[in-house]
Amino acid sequence: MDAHVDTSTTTTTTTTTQKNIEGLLAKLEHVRKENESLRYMVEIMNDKCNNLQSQIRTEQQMKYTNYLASYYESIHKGGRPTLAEVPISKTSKIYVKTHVDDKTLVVKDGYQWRKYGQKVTKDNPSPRAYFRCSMAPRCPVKKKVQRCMEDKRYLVATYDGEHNHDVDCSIGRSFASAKSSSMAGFPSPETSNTSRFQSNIALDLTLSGSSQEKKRPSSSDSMEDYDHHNKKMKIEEYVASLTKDSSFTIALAAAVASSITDLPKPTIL
DNA sequence: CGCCTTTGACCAGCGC
DNA sequence: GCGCTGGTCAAAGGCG
Repeated sequence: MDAHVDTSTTTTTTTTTQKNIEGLLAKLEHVRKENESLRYMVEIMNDKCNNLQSQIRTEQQMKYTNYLASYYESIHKGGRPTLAEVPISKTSKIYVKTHVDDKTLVVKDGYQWRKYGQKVTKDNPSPRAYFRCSMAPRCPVKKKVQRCMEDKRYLVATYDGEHNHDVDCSIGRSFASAKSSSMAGFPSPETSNTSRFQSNIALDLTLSGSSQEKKRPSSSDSMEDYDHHNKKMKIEEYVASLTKDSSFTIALAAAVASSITDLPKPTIL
């Protein structure tokens, strides 16, 4: 009698365990499928992201070509080109995501800047800060940084001119001073991981100029192979972190919108 | 001591 | 000419 009860109990337990295993397997399968579809979606997102980037690139080049065309047409006609017709290829804008409470107006782009003024402008209650490259007057680049009026989480940095030197010339001092100056609140590369630092940069639209990339010496010029390899790795890491960063995708969408209307779309941001 | 930021003053361009 | 506005200058003070 007891043996019978034991067998039935064992059978019931076995059946329950089997059901549990089946349930877990089903769940596992479900998660696996979900994971697969998510991976697929990420791939699609990456593709779309790349497409958007090349679209922006093409659009910026088109804009510049049009500027040049109208500029030279004016000259050809014998007239003086108006200010709007003069090529403005060396001006670019980037949007940088920061904390909304951050008042420092600091955009970390690897270069060392010296602030020379701050103003409250008519169209935006947030003050605009004026910076010039610390290598001035050797390097004539200037930038203006102002909080985006539509979305206060973003800083708008407007660059004017091209750097005639490498980032590395000033990066050491830049980061050293960043530790001590008013940049508190921003992670410094020495104290935090690079991806966090990098993901702060929403999008670089310096496509028409792309001066910084062009000006950098190639590996065969002056850099050791090791350095080159390191830089390449860092760039790849950067690209990977950007494509994984959802805020980057959002900012990219905003940048596409702004490239058409010249203003970021707050609804998208 | 050198380099930086802050900030009020100054200047130039533009519209009325 | 005047006032407004954006951009720049430069003296003062802070920081390591």
